[in-house]
Amino acid sequence: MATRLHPAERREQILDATMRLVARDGFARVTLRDVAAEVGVVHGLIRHYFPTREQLVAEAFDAAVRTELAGDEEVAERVEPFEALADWLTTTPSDHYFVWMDAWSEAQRNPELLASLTHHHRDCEHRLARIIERLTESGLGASDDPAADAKMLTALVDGIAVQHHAIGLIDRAQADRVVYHAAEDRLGIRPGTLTRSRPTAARGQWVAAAAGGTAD
Amino acid sequence: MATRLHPAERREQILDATMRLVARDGFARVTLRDVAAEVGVVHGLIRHYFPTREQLVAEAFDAAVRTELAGDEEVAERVEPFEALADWLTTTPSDHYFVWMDAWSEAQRNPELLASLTHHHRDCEHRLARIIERLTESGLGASDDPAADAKMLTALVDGIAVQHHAIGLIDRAQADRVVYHAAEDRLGIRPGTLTRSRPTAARGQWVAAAAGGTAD
DNA sequence: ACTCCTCTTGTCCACGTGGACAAGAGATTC
DNA sequence: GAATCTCTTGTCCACGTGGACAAGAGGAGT
Repeated sequence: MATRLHPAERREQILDATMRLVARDGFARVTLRDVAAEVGVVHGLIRHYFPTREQLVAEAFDAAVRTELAGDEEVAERVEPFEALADWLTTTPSDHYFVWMDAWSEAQRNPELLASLTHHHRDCEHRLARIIERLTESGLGASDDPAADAKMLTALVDGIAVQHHAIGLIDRAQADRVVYHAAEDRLGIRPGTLTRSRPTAARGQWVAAAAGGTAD
Repeated sequence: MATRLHPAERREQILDATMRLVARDGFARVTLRDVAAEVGVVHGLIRHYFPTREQLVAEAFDAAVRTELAGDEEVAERVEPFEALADWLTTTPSDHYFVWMDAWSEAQRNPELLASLTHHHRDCEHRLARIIERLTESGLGASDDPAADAKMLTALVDGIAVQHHAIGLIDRAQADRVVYHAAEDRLGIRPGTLTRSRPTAARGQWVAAAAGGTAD
C-alpha cells in the first residue's frame, strides 16, 4: 500500500506523525496503531523502526525539539539583543507548550524522555544566558549573574505559559506583559522597551491550523 | 468481601485511593480496576459511585486540593507575614506538584478537571495576594499591585517547581533561593529575610514514604 | 536472471480496558 | 418478620492494546 521510502525518510515521517499526535492527545494516549494510521501504514511497521512505544515517543520529542531550536541560536546572535530577548521570552507557540507540559509529567515514567528534556531545558537556559551576556556587553542591560537571571526568567516563562496555555487564566497580552516587565526589572532595562516583534508561531506548527484550534 | 461502609465514607475512600494512584502513575494511566484493587473492592463498585472515569479523576483532584488547602488561609492570617510568604512560596511537597503538572496537561482533555484547576489556581493566587497585602499594610514590604505581584510569583514558583521536581535540574536549596530572592526583590524586602521555616511536607502526603521515593 | 537484504504486510496472541447488568447481601423501615 | 432500598458482587461484552512473527514485496548488487 504505502510506497517504499528510504528508511531515513520513513523514520522521520513516523517521528513527525508521532509528534502531531502527541501534541493533540498527550504522550500517554498515543498508540502504535494511531501512529501507523497517521502515517498510512500497518502498525507492525512502527515496531520495525522503534522497538518500544517508550522509545518512539522519547525520540520523537527529542527530534522535534531539536528541529524547533535549530538555527535559533544563529538568529539570536544576529539580531539586536532586545529583539532576541523579546523573542526568546514569548514566541513558543501553544501546541509546542502543550507538549512540553506533557513531557514534564511524562518524564517521571520515561527515563529517555527525561534525559532529552533535561538536555533541551538546559540548552534553552544557556541560550537565554548568552542573550543576557550580549545585553550586558553592549550596555543595554545589566546582570551580575546571567546564568541565575536566565534560570529565573526561564522558570517565569514556563509558569506564565501554564497560566496562559494550560489554564487559560490570562491572555497573551497579559502573559507578555508579566514576562517583559519582570525581565526589564531584573536586567535594568527601561520599562516598555521589550515588545513582541515576530507574529506568533512564525515557525512550523505541529498541529495543523485546520484542526480547529486557535493558533494561540 | 469489603465490609459495608457508609456511602460517604466509601466515596471518600475511593477518591483517596484514586489520588494515590494518580500521584504515582498520572491521570491518563489510572484505571477503574486499579482504583478498585487499591480500595479492595470490585471494579463495578467504582462505577456505582462515579459514572465515568473522567468524572472520577476530576472529582478526586478537586477533593484532594480542597483538603490540601483547607485551613491554610486561617494559618496564613495568624502567622507573621514573612513566614506566611515563605511558606506559601515553598512548602508544596513533591508528589503534590507531580499531580499539578499532570493536571496541566490533562486539563486539555477533561473540562471538569480544567474547571477545578482554574478555580484552585485562582484561589492560590488570591491567597498570595492577601499575604502581600498584609505585608504592605504592616510596612514590612511594598507592592503597588498585589494581584500582579501574586500572579508573577505564582508563575515563578510553578516554573521553578518544574525545574526542581520534574526535570531535577536544581536542588531544593537552589529552588528556594531563586524564589525567595525574586520575592524579596519584587516586594522590597531586605535580602535574606525569607527562610524556609516548616519542614518539607508537614502536611499529609499522597504517596506513602514506604513507596521508596524520597520525600522531596 | 539471480540472490540478498531490508522494508512492509497481515495475522495472531494474551491481556487489560470501560462499561453493562442481573443477582446477592445488609441494613432500614413498616 | 416482611418488604424495600441501596450497596456490592461476579460475570459478561466488544474493543483496543503492545508485542511477536512468518510470509511477501521490491530494490540493489552481481
